[in-house]
Amino acid sequence: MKRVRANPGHGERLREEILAAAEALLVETGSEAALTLRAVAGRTGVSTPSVYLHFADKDSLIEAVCLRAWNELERRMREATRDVGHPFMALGRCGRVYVRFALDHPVQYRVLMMRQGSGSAAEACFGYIVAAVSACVAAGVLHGDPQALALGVWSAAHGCASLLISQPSFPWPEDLDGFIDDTVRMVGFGTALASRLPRRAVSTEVVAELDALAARFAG
Amino acid sequence: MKRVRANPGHGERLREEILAAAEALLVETGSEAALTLRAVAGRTGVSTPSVYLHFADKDSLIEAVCLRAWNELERRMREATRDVGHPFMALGRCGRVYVRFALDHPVQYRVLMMRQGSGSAAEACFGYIVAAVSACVAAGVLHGDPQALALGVWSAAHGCASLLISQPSFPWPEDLDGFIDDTVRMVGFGTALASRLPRRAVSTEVVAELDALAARFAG
DNA sequence: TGTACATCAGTGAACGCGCGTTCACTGATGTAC
DNA sequence: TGTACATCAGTGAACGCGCGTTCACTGATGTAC
Repeated sequence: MKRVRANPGHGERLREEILAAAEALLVETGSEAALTLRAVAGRTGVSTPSVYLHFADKDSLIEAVCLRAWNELERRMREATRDVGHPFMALGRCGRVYVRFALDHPVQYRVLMMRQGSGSAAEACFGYIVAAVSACVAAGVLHGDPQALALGVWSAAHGCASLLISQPSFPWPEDLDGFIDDTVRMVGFGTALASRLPRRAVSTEVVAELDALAARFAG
Repeated sequence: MKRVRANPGHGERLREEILAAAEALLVETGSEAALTLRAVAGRTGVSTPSVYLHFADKDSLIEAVCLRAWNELERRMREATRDVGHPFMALGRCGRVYVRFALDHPVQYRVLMMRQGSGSAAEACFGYIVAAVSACVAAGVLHGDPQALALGVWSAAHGCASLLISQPSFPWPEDLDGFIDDTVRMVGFGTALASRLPRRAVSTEVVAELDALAARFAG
């Protein structure tokens, strides 16, 4: 198959086409195993070695493809936290956006977050959470080291996302957004409460106090 | 390389040797990519086709190898929940044991839990959590559908484990067990509190009540 | 304005690799008569 | 007790595959003189 050759200076166009084709392959098959250089080149309508004109090797291509989605995460995060009055609400929105983003880009999330030492993508995710947690600490709604608190929050959000992605056959609630909501609230409340208590506080005694507190929100 | 042939009726011995060799390869390299039939056979001191005498194909071998570790999870879970007075304490122990188990068997956990539809291993994990959560619901310390609650708890525990496994280069606290402890407490408190509150309870109002509660555990 | 040359964006064929898997075979042990 | 045969636990060589990657080449466009 012959392709109309781009004029000198416009070779970058092919780079975008390759990325788009690779992304489409990833999304359609749902598996990174389908991402072979031959398949990508074939879909782009170009010979296989042409991929090397724009990407050093296969790994570079895969990384570039998956990182594409992260632009959207950044955009969604900014949008979710803008114009939210209370930082604790903003943190909750961050959590929801995070899990939703992962579910909307399952393959990319899997490749960049569920394999060994991915690097920049994970750092970006963590950065957003740390920022949201820091604002809560600054506002006095959470107490302690923001980075440590963020690791806990991030763990829970990541767990929700990655379990949903890798175990789709589980008895997840029909109302997925409701479940995500519940999980986010659970993590928020838990972090808020745990960050106020000394480690030696006995769990059962703490729980015993919760009924009285909850009564004020009942009815 | 020639191997002393087992006497008829003792062919099962090779099966165990193959499993042990495959497990060792997995643990030493930390990667399932190293698990080729040639490598396993070579390490066992046997020809490659001999593996087919005991395993239908490569996938069966990998699954069998990784499932081996799950016996230990069951043992640890039973041990952790035995002789624990309060079911809420038992749930906390389950969480700690779960994450510890994952960290002690990172490759097996990755293979069986962080890939597409694994099946029995995930079901076993979930089963333990559901049992522990159910006991808490029965004791009145948690409220709601045990299965739904368990999904949230499991998400958080899995997230903690899988992030630690796949992002080892992150700024995890030096005191890993302390961090796991904190996360487990956070999830426990969060679930206990969230399960008592109606969904429409405003987060910020709830958090505002926590300071008074925490004051009773301070000093 | 014509011509020689450099550059750029690709192509086509092939290499070498390691893998999972298959197949016909071997040779010691156990068993039937 | 001897012998023919079945069975069991393996072996060795090879097949075929698809992959990532390399290499020498092409041919249109732009540029220098």
